[in-house]
Amino acid sequence: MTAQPVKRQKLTESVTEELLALIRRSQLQAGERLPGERLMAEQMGVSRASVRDAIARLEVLGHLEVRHGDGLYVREPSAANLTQPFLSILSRTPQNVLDLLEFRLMIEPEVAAAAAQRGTPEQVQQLQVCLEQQQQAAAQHIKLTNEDMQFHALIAEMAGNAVVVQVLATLQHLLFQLRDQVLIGDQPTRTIEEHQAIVQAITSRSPEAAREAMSHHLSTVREHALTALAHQPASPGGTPDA
Amino acid sequence: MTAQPVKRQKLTESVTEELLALIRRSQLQAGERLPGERLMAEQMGVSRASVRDAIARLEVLGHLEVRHGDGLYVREPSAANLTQPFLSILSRTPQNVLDLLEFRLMIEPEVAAAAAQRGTPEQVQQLQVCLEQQQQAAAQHIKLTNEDMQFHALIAEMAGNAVVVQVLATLQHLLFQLRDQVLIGDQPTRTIEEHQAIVQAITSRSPEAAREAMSHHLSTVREHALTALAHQPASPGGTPDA
DNA sequence: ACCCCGAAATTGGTCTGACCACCAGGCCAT
DNA sequence: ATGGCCTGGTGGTCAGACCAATTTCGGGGT
Repeated sequence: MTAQPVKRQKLTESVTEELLALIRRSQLQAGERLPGERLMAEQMGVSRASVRDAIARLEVLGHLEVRHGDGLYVREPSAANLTQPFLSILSRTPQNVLDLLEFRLMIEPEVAAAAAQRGTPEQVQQLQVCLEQQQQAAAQHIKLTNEDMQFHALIAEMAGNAVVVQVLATLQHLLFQLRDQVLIGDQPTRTIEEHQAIVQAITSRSPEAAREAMSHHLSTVREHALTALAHQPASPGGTPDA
Repeated sequence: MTAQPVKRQKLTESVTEELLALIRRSQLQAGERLPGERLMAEQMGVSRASVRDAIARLEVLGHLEVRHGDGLYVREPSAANLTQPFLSILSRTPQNVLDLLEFRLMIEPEVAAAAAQRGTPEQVQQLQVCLEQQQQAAAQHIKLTNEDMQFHALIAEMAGNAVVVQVLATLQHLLFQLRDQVLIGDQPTRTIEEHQAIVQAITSRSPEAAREAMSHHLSTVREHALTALAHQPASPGGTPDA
């Protein structure tokens, strides 16, 4: 016979759960302030150290924001909290950037197709506005990194799938952090042309065209990164082999 | 003039970085033990509380494992550390399970296609072994959850893309956690048939057939979940509306 | 009346030292 | 050889004090 191991509950865990429950129970929205550490410790009948431990963990998970001298504030965990852990996991692979781009090449065409089918008229208009902003930025020779991120995020939202939105947001942040290492240069004209094709396909509600346009776009991005990496194969933090 | 606000580094942060640096510097592999809290506190010239704070954060991030009464052990962060944060992010959406399945429906066919192209002969054989284990488990009327997870994880590995592996592993864990809420029943016979078709397509190195087989498989899974949810639309933890 | 500055209050951050809970390994009795 | 017990070392919790950052608010100058 096999006995079940008894689950041990550390005090810190209890406090963590109680803290989360407190947030939900109090209907606390993001940005609102929590009672101070000392008060909560007294109310829960535990020491301040235990409360601080729980707070630290919840801060890492993105549920809380701690402001020295001010107080504790509720936060909504977002994809930003996933990028650092994810980066740690992938850190031992020098291949990350290319894998990242290939992953996007796998998923985003499908996402674009879904967006063409499900996007609301308002979202389509937003997409067009975003495209115009890109054109303006390019005219002023401004790097359109932010606009580019917003563009893809918008399409993800149009697909109407929460998992798609969060996963792509995480990867987007990741790519943003890694962009310094690989110096993915801008190709403003080309990028905007391809974006334009995507917008057109989505506007005309053609899933196939959207899939094709997105696939083509990410292929060129990937090609561009490939040649860029070939010229500068430095891998800071990785294994520096000759 | 605009002065740069000095980047205030809390002691805890410094200790966290120092701790990570210590792990890397010492070439510590997963499973090895770190010096005790008191010793490290003394060596770094800080109090035990600060060290403990840093340890707690690194534990959340999956870099450390703390064993009460034993010591600190190094861990390699894995996808398992991402599932809880991800769950928090998606927790406010009762739609999660279906979105999750749809996401897999979007990405895994492409992954299967890549696996058919890149998988090594050894991996193909492992896949066949895994399939046999499923058949044996089904013959004994054992739930083949683990085998199913391993099956998809194997295919993800065959695609040779680290991002694919980690993202799918995270979602797999997530689905596993949510399965209690939705009671995704087994359809052992049907599942195995579809798995068999996938294996056959990959074995014959046909990306198109693999894509199609995987797409078909996940479609039926999704259909099954849809009908299951229709019969039991309870959403524990969500908004309990009548 | 308005603005600026500094003291006071509040809150998180760190330190100290003590004690409790737990685990591994050795020792002893069986 | 087995099982129980003791012990040293480890993490977990506690209490109280003090440091550091921020906000608040009142007093003084304009």
